[in-house]
Amino acid sequence: MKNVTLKEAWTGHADCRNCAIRQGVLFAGLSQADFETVHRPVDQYRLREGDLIYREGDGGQYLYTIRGGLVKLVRYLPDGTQRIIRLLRSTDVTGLELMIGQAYGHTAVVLQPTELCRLPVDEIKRLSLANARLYQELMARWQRALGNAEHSITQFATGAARQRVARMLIWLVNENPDNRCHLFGREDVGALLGITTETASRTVAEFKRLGYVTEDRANSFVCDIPALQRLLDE
Amino acid sequence: MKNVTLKEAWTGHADCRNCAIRQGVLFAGLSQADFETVHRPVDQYRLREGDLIYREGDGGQYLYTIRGGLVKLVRYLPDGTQRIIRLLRSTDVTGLELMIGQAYGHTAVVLQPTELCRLPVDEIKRLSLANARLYQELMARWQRALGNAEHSITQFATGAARQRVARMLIWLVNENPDNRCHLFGREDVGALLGITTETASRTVAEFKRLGYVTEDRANSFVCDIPALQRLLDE
DNA sequence: CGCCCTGTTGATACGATTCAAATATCGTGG
DNA sequence: CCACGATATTTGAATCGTATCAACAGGGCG
Repeated sequence: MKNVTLKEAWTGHADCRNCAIRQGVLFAGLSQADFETVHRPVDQYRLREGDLIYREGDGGQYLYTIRGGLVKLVRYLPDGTQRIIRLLRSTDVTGLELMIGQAYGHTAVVLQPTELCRLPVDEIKRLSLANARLYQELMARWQRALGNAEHSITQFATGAARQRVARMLIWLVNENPDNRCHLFGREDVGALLGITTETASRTVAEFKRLGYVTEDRANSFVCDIPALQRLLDE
Repeated sequence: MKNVTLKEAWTGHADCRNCAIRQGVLFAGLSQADFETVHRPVDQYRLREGDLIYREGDGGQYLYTIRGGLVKLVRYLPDGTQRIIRLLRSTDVTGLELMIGQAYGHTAVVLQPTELCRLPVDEIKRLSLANARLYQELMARWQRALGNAEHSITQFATGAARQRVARMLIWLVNENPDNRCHLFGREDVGALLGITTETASRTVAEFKRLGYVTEDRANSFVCDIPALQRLLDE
């Protein structure tokens, strides 16, 4: 988190007991009694596009659980360009590597307005040793992170550029009943899909011309999912 | 594991207390006393190239820890072609998804002669709840699997074909002092790197002509690591 | 011995990158 | 509020790399 914005981004101590998405988050398994033993607060933040959550190599003390929005985990290549390893969205947890004493393995940057909770890793460690349900939740998060990474391999790093863009749009729409999604900058599209910014731009533009997507506001798209799906069977 | 070969592949009940790679394996944290409570045996197997360990979607009861050799985790695409998600080698654990009640997420196939131990998942579950060290080891394995998946993204699915092949060879040599590695079939090379079989073949052949690698036996290569490394800075 | 499977090589077409330029968008200060 | 510069996006043209389709060589095995 940018230190300068930390204060403005802060939206309060989280009331985990009454968390609206509690059944989806890490603390799903914590009883009222367990909460009493949490000594350091869980803080909530609201972040804007471009905000930095943490930096690769930093030895932090916090895990983050995404309440809503979109975050990219990136790694920077020797030549300065970035590669997006995977994306995080609602109920994803990141920073798990701290649990085994490692530094953050990526740089985490906000792609779309995001709300998240910041969890002190030492409390999680302590609680997870005694609480079987939290332990289960942690393993499930790890497995989900793994699934997401594998999704990046099979869906975002495989096939022609057109197919990758189509898979990305389908993923972004994510069962949204109105088939709407918000897209991010073309450079990030390229870094996610392993293609150049120009190819990302060209492909999105082509989809617009073909009517596969309609842009109602800037970077707000309504997608013709069946049409995009058709691209994937070819 | 192919049922037909299960018997021949079996090489005995593992003596975990005296395991040669115990400090590297999952059971590193188990005390003598803990071992006494393991009711189902840990079996050891020696498998040949092409042997099937488990199949995606199967609801198995065993984790596997690789003692030596090389295993591919693959997922089959709608059109029948395969994509290699990641490779497993010594001390890697696979099948962790069983810990949270999921079926195997991939098909696991032996690429090079492999020795592995088969661990009953319910025993691991039970032990890990009481044994903090095993719990730590499990998290570390999960994190390593995640790191391997991310390695597949950044190293094997990024850049030109020549660079991908170079990164693969460097990975296969893996600090081997004599710079030797065994390669697998070109189709698998393609499936790992997201390129066609022909491009895989062409690129390896090109490396041979350029002297970046020398093939002393069939698919046994000695690699000029600095030369390959140089390809990556371009 | 001949067949099948794998690996290699060739020719061509297609797609993505690259380099370059024009256009659009955003934020800032006047 | 507008003008300006900085930044992001789009488009164009040429080049390069990879996929594709096809043919052939070699090795292992029945």
